[in-house]
This record gives sequence, structure tokens and C-alpha cells, in this order.
Amino acid sequence: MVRSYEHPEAKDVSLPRVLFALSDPVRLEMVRILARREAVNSLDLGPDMPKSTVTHHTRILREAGVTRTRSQGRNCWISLRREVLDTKFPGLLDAVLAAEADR
Amino acid sequence: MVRSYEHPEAKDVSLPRVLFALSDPVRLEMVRILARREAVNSLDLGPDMPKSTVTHHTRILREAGVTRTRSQGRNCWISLRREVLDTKFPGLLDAVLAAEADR
DNA sequence: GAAACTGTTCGATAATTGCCGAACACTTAT
DNA sequence: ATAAGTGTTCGGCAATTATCGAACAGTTTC
Repeated sequence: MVRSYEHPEAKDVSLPRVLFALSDPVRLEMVRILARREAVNSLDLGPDMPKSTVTHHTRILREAGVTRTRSQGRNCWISLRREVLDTKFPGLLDAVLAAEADR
Repeated sequence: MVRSYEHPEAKDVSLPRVLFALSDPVRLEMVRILARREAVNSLDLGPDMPKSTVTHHTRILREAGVTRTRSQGRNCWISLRREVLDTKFPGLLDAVLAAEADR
């Protein structure tokens, strides 16, 4: 059996929620990591923090519609939902990623 | 005497804080209003809410570096700090404003 | 089947946030 | 001077959020 995750449909992805998901330094860094790779193992997004904290942040990103999570075996792979973000909020993700990482 | 407001310098304007300021529906609507006018009277940004609530939200926007507030007489005028935002986070404000208002 | 591995869920706690009434400060008009 | 107008500050309260340990669930390996 495979874990199932809830993802909002594209039509339910709201700007305030996406902005909130991106407004935390930890999650912003996660998104930067995701932007450089196709898919990342959940716990690799926060190697130096407790697992439950990683789960917390990845869930907020997922439920906001920023990321997609699919489980495979005992891993779960996380990726950016670029199609959704770029369609609904053109330029937003690019602008966020283009900003200097330390700010 | 004139009220003085603290504004962060451009170098201290951080992306997470700006995103957080924009992540609230009330403040997002304020920013949309500001984008259409040069400067707006504080309380006109939230005609239907208590004054202290308006002050609360406008302060978060100001302290994040999103807006500038200057007092004149008994009014205070609020405007977007486009120069700062467009310089530090090119495309961000445009992307936010371009998104449909109801999302 | 037992152990190891990956990640979630639960519960608790501290900190932050949103909301708003009441009192206050400053300015302008009468 | 008095009153009215504009906005801030303060205090309290409810709700949300961030963090993390402990227990748990599913998967793979041995």
C-alpha cells in the first residue's frame, strides 16, 4: 500500500496561501532546493532538522499547492507544481527564485 | 508636530517578510488599491473595518518595506515602495498584482 | 519474522498573529 | 478654547503557527 496525499486542484490554489507558504525562510529554502532538482526526497529538504518539522513544512507547501508529493516505496518524492504556479501566477515563482537567497 | 514612521532601509527589506505581508487577503487588497492610486489615505484602505485593525495591517505592510507612510496634517498618506520592491525583487509585485483579485 | 529505514501523526508548548474596543495624541475647524 | 476629524497605542483575547519528541505505519532488507 502506498501513502496518499491530498493536493488542491489548480482552481483551488489561492494566492494568499501560496504567498504564506513561501513566506517562511525554511520553506523558501526548500523551494530553492526543489527548483534546482526534478524531485527531492522529503527529508533531504531539511537534513538538519527533526523529521516532524520537515513534515510540517512540506505539508504546508503541498496544501498550498506549491508542491506535489508522491510516495514510492518507503520514500516520498517532492517536486514543484510549476505548471500550476506558472499558469495561475505567471512570473511569481521566477521572481521569488530570482531574489537573492539570503533575503 | 508630525508623526514619524519607521521604514526599513532597502537593504533590510527581506523577501520572507514581504511575502508574509502580502499573504493576508486584507493586506493584499490594500496593495491592489495602492497600485491603482498614487497615494491613499490610511483609513480609505479599509473603509469597513475598525481603525485599529487598519493600523495593524498598514503597519505590517510598512515594516515589511512594502509601503511608505507619511503624515500630513491629520491625514497619513500611504504609497507603494515600488522602487525598492522592483529593484530587490524584480517582477514580484507585478506578478502579485497580475494574479486574479479573487484568488 | 525481525530489524532497519522513511516518513506521518499526535500531543504539548511557546510564540506569533488577527481582531477590536477604549483611551490617547495631534491637527483642523468653529 | 472647544469640538470634530484622523490615526496610533494599549490591552486583552482567540486562533494560528513553529517546533519537536515520542509513538506509530508502511516498506525494504536480512
